[in-house]
Amino acid sequence: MDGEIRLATGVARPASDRETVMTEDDNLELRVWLRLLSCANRIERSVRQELRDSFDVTLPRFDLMSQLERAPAGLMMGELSRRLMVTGGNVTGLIDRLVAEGLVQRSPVPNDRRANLVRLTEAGLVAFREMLPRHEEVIVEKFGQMRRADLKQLLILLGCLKRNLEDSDQ
Amino acid sequence: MDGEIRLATGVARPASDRETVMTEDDNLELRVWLRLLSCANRIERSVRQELRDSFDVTLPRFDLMSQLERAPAGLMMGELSRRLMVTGGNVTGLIDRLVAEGLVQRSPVPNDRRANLVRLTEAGLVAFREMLPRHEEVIVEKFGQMRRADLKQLLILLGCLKRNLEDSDQ
DNA sequence: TCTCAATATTTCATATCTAAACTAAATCCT
DNA sequence: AGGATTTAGTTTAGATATGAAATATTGAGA
Repeated sequence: MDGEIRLATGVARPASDRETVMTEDDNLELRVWLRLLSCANRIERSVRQELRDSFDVTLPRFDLMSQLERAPAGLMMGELSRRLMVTGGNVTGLIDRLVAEGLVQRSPVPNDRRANLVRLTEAGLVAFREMLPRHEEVIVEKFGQMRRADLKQLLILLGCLKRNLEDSDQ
Repeated sequence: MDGEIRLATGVARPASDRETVMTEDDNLELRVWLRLLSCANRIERSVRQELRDSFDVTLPRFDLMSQLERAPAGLMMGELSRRLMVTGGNVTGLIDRLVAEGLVQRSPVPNDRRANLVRLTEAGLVAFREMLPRHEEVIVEKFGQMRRADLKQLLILLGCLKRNLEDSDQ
C-alpha cells in the first residue's frame, strides 16, 4: 500500500529457524524433516560448545575418539568414514591432526598393506574418558523435561525411519 | 587367546554407523540422540547429492535461497544466520558467493546503515523454483514407507523435543 | 602369470563452518 | 551532548567437509 519495505524482523517474536516459516499446507514429510534437522542442529550446537568450553576439543575429534574407544582393537579408515558418515578424505585429515597431537596412532594391518588400523593411544584414551561423562550429561540435559514414555516412542519412530532410509539407500 | 588382532570389520554385516555400536544399557537419551543424528545425516546426504547431481548446487546455497524465497521482502544477515543456525561469518561468505553468481543481491536498509537486506534476484528466483519440486520429491521419497500416523506422531514428539531445546537454550 | 576390476587410502582444490577479533552504526543513560 | 553498551556485519585464521583424481595393493579370472 504505502510502498514501505517491511522487514521480516520487525515482528514481536522473530522467526527463529527454518522450520518456523513453514506453513500449514506444506508436506507432512517436509515438516518432519525440517523439525528433525532443527532439533539435531540445536543439540549439536550445545554439545560442540560444551566440548570446546570445558575441554578445548572440537566435536569431530570427539566423535572420532568416541568410535575408537568403543573399538579397542582399532578401526580402519573406511570403517571410520562409514560410521561417522563423512568422506574418506575428511577422516584422513582428522586422523592426521589427532596423530600429531598424540591422541591416536596408525598401525599396519597384517596381510593388507593398503589398509591401516587406527586406535587411541593411552593418552587419547585418558583424554577421552575424562570428557565422556560431561558429554553424556549435556545430552541428557537437552532431553531434560521429556517424558520417558515419549522418549521411548521417539526412539521407536526414529528406528522405523532409519530402517526406511537404510532400505532406500541401496 | 591366540593373540591375533581381530578387526572390527571382519564381521558378516559390518556396523554401519555410530548408533549401531550402542549397547542396550546406554542411556535412553543418548540412544535417541544418536538415532536422530543418524537419520538427519542420511537424509541430508541424499538431499545434497541430488542437488549436486541434478542442479550442480550445494546444499548450503540451496538452503539459503530457500529462506530468501519465503521472504520476498528480503532478510537481514542476522536473521538468515539465526534461521540457518550457522554463524554470521558463514552467512557473509555464502552471500558473497551467491552475489558473485548473480543469484542474490544486497540492498541498504533505510534508517539503519549498519544493516543490509538480502534478497533473491530474478535469476535467483527462477533458479530456485526450478530446483524446488525435485528437492521436495527427494525428501518425500526418504520418508516413503512410513505410515502417515507415525509421521504425525513423529512430528508431535519432535515438536515436544524442540520446545524443550528452546527453553533450555536461554 | 598377466590383466583388470575392486578396495583402501591419500591428495588436491575448493567450499563450508566456527570462534574470535574487529569496524561501524545505533541506542541507552545520565 | 557525550560516553558506554548493544547491535549488525565483516574479517581472519584455522578446522572441517566434499568430490574428484591419484596411488597402491589385493584378488579374481583368462
